[in-house]
Order: sequence, then C-alpha cells, then structure tokens
Amino acid sequence: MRIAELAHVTAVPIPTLKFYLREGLLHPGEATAINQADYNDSHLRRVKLVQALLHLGRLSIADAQRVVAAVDDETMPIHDAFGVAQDAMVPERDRAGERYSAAMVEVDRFVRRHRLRVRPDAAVRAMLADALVGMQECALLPGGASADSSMFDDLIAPLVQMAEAEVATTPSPAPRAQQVEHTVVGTVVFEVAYAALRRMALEHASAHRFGRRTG
Amino acid sequence: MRIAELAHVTAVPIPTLKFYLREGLLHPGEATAINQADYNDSHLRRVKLVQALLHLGRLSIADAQRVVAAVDDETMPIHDAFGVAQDAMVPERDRAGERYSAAMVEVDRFVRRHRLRVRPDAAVRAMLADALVGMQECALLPGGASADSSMFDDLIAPLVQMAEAEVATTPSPAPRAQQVEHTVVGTVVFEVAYAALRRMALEHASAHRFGRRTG
DNA sequence: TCAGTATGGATAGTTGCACTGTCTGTTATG
DNA sequence: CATAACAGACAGTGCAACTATCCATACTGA
Repeated sequence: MRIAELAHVTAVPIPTLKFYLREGLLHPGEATAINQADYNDSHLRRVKLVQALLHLGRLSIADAQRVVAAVDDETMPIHDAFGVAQDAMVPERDRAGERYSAAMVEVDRFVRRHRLRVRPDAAVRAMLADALVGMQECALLPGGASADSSMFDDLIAPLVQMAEAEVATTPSPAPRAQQVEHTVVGTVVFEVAYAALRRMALEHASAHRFGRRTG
Repeated sequence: MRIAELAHVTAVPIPTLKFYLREGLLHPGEATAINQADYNDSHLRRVKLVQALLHLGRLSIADAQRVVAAVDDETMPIHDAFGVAQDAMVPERDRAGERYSAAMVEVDRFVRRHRLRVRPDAAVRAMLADALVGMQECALLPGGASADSSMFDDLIAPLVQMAEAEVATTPSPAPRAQQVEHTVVGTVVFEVAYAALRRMALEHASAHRFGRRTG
C-alpha cells in the first residue's frame, strides 16, 4: 500500500500522515527504494488507533506518543504497557495544596478498602482526587462535607465486573502488540460510550425531576 | 471584594479573570466608580464553575460560554438549561458517512428500547454514535460485528438509578441559577470521578488477566 | 495632602499545539 | 519520456487560551 492509499482508506490527509511519521506516532513503512515505502495492515491499524486516541480520547500528541511507545516496546509486559497507556491518558495539571493531599489520602483509603490492584503511583489516583477536589470546590457535597470516597462503594463492584468482561474480550492467541492495542483502544472508546450513557441517564432523570412532559 | 481578592481566593490570575469578563464567562462586578467594581459570592461560584468546566470538563471557551449563558438565562426552565449545557459538552467533529448514519440508527433504537427521555436532537446521541463507530473502526467487536447497542442493555438501569440519586441532591428550595449550576457542574465532575473509577477497575482487571502478582 | 499602588477597560502580544504547505531530488507509471 | 506520486526536510498557518501593556482614574497609608 502506498501512502496515498493509506490516506484514502483512513480519511487522513497525506501531510498529516507524514506528520505522524515524523512524530513517531506511525512507524515507517517498509522502504522499497530511496523514496518509496510500503504500508500494510499494521499501519492502517496504527492510524486508527492514533485517531481514536487523539480525537475520541482527546489525548495530546505527546501523550499519544507515550502510548504508542508502550504498545511498540516488545520487551514490556502487556499489563505494564497498559499502565503506561493509562497514565498517559490522565491530563496533567497543578496538584499542589492541602486539598489535593487530603483527597489523595481519601483515594488511597478507597483503593485499599476495595483491595484494588492499582499501582501506588498510578495517575488515575490523581484523576479521582481531581474530581473529589472539584466536588468540594463547587459545593456539590451536601452540607459542605469533605470528599468522602464511600459514596462510590456500591459502584466499584459492578465496574470491576464490567471491566473483567471487557478485558476478557482481548483476542487471546494473538501477537502482543495487538493485545495491547485492543486493551488501550478499548479503554478510550468504551469510556466515551459509558460517559454518553451516563449523560443520557442524567437527561432522563432531569426530565423526571425538572421537566414537564416529554414522552 | 475587589478583583485582587477574587484572584487570590480562586487562585486565578487577574489577567485571566479580566479575560473571563471580556468573554462573558464571568458577569461584571457591581460598579462603584468609573474604575472600581465589587465582586461577591456569585462571582466566586462562577469562577469555580468556569474552572471546573474548562479544566476538569475540558470544555472550550466557546462551549463554556454557551453553558453559562444557559445558566444565566432566567427565562429558561431548568431542564432546558441542562439540555443546552449537555449539548455544549459534546465535542464537535465531522459526522459524515454511512457509518455514522448506521450508528445513529442504532442509538435511536437503544433510546427507544429503554424509553429514555433524551431529546431527539440531543448531542449526546452523536457522542454515543462516535463511540460505536470507534468500536467498529478499531475492531473492538469480536468477529468484526457491526455496532450493537444491546451490549449496553444491562448497564442503563443502574446508570439511571445513579442519575436519579445525583439529580435528587440538587438543593431544592434554592434560586434557579444555583440549581442549574449544581446540575451542570455535577455532570462534569462526577463524569471525571466515574471515569477514574472505571479505569481503576480496568487496571485491576488487567492485573488479574495479564499481571503476575501485585498484591 | 500626596506618593504609591490598584483598578477597569481597551488593545496588543505571546505561547503552544496540531497540523499544512512547499521544496528537492527521485522513482513509478502509462 | 512526460506526468504524477513519493520520501524527507523544513517552514508556515490558524486557532485557542491566555498574558502583558497602557491609560486615566481611584483608593490607601504616612
């Protein structure tokens, strides 16, 4: 496959593909001459992955780079690569101040209480802490209570069950790279789906509570 | 409260507050002289809301503008304002092609099947369609099946239940603006929390499936 | 009272990101 | 053999989200 065909089937402009090549988001095609290269299915899948990370998952180029580097590092075990990808997907921000420390303590308590196998330095811990701080700052908690992770206690069991099911769909006799790709892209795509479902549920509940009649 | 104090307590620089004022994200303070204005609690809450929308919810300035406009429009019923805010929170993108049409049909089927009170033109429908298209494009569905919304059938009931509980926390004898603010900011902040919990569940499940030992 | 700092409003400038375009020499293609 | 496509290097673009400067005025403390 030449670059024009890759651009056609992925609907990504050639200059953008070249940009991805420069940035290491797309591995080089197999060179057949000084100015010719051949692209195959692995490139097609990679472009789809990158597009999903960038546009569905809204990662920055730099974060997507870290993800694909983890996908490509054959020496890295699948679970470790997944951890790197997870960390890259948490946006960076200032996490100074006492509020964050308190929220992180609460997060740690939550993880320990449910015996979750989440790395001590996993970025997702900071992400949950961000949300807890946001709840406090925006007075979402009745009576100005401090963030309390016990409000999520009933939620984590079904989430773990769903996650087990999702992880179980990973193609099992398959090259490592494809397993990692599947897990990573599943994380971002299903996250969008779940968020959309939750928003639908919220609109439904809001119609119930605040609406007049809408079917 | 003068602008310096507002900047201090919100930890937002004065130039940024001025920028928010120019963009209509923050309503003007009460003028006490040609070059003096007084800011109060409503400004403080607004800055917190805007920060949550921009940085936690990752909305663009333009989208945040639409949200605060809906919050401020006293003639707009709460549920309608919530709808505007919901729509503003779905990123825009190209949604051309047969795949999107098919996915939208599937989404409509899902909404009808569960009798969800979601507006026919709600942007969240397109958001779910995005995810369904992503699943197909990245071959997340076993056997290359086309996107099937029935995989979410068991999920929607608990989500609706949680949403009802969340909506029920809205302060009930309270000014309309505060009710809308609460609902809107709850949407973005809890979304981050749920996403974080889901990612924790995924890491846990991945450790189970791919990890060796990690406690 | 009066030097020094803060303020509102207007305007201009900066930074960073994600592309997008152009150029050169080379190679496939009809 | 004319034309189009290619790889690779590098420069340029457009936008979003701030950030800085300026000016005339007003508060603030000695």
